[in-house]
Amino acid sequence: MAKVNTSKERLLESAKALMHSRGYADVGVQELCNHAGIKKGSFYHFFPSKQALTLTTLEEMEADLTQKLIIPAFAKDVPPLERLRRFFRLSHAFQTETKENQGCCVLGCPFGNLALELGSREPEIRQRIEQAFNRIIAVIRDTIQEAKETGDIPAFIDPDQTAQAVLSFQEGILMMAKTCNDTELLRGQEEIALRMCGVVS
Amino acid sequence: MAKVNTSKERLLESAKALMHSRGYADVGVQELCNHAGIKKGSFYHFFPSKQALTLTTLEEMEADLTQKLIIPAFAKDVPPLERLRRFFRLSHAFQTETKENQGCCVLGCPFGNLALELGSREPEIRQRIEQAFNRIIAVIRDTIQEAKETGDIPAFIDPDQTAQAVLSFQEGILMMAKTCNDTELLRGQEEIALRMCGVVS
DNA sequence: ATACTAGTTGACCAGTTGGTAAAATGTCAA
DNA sequence: TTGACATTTTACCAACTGGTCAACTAGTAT
Repeated sequence: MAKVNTSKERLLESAKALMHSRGYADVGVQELCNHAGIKKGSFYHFFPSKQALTLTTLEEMEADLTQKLIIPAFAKDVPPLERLRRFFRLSHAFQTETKENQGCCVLGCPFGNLALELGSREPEIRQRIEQAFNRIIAVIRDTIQEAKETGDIPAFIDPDQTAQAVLSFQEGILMMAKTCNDTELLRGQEEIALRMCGVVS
Repeated sequence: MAKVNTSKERLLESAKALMHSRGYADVGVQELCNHAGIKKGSFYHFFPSKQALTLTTLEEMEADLTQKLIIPAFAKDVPPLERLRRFFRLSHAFQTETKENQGCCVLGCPFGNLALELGSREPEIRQRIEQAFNRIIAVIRDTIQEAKETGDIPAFIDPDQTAQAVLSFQEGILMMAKTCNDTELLRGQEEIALRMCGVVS
């Protein structure tokens, strides 16, 4: 016990990286095992199926996202509108960083990618991603609500519908950046997102 | 010649339907052939590979989209803002219709789905989808430009950037609808899209 | 020492994958 | 009728898929 880097941990790390960059179907159990340096028998000691591994991987991905993006972006050290801006700017930064580090394509959002690949055929995975989205939407909704109270966002804005729209827009531009393989499309989109919230720049 | 329903046509129809609902990897060549009522040998008589079939399928999909959505939505019989509204309302209608007809999940945008599934591993397919997106963006841009001239959209709006954003938003809400398996999320989003364009409703 | 357990291993499985090759059949013009 | 060409069919391939299983190893508590 108390090993620094257990097989299970390495397996989850491999799954996060490989599935983010290449999706679900294109990454086989064997490849996952090779990447993690374990044998296939061990895989099925830790997870009953590839789908189960994916569900756990999604939890890890959500924890990472919360730590690296949600908490920093929505920290209350700046006014609400600035938090929304940071949400978009940080996403842009991560996409650019990932593209350059991995030396490959724009990878986009791991949740969005898997949602569209598996949404119509893996209901459990679909639900987990829906859950992750809903948690982000809740944070955005609270931020919009706060901005309404400070008068930064006009009263007629519906926080729930708008929060949903803001995340949709974020996912949409990430899809566009991936499709065009160009992170520059992400630059400056925060001002348009604020316009969705009724902010007349 | 002049057969009413050639093998190649049936194959493309099958590919459109199956790949839209289940994606690329989950639909095999054999299943495609069964669905179209042909044998696998015939498949490779018409297309050198599954990837080639997909490229042609994307062209068909774009033609369909243009006929069923772009041309009706952006017809010049109504003012520009109303055209943008129709673009969103028609998309909503198609998603609802498809879900009920097929009796299954929300399918989302065929281009968006394939873009995220294959974007990082099939450059040619990625490019074709990028092309399709760009053609739609061009139509939206022209519409925004026209609305600026009629004064419906304020002068400070950048037509190129905003058109890109509007399509991204459309793709984003389609992703969201698919993830939540609920077409109701698509309702009323046209007003938020107009807010992106600087329209103060 | 013993027994229990978590972890690891390699051999194996049936089914499927995209793709090939050649023979058979159908179609049409000269 | 013939020859040329498009189409269809059947049989086949190596590679790979997710998953199983029994045997083995090592640490740990009794």
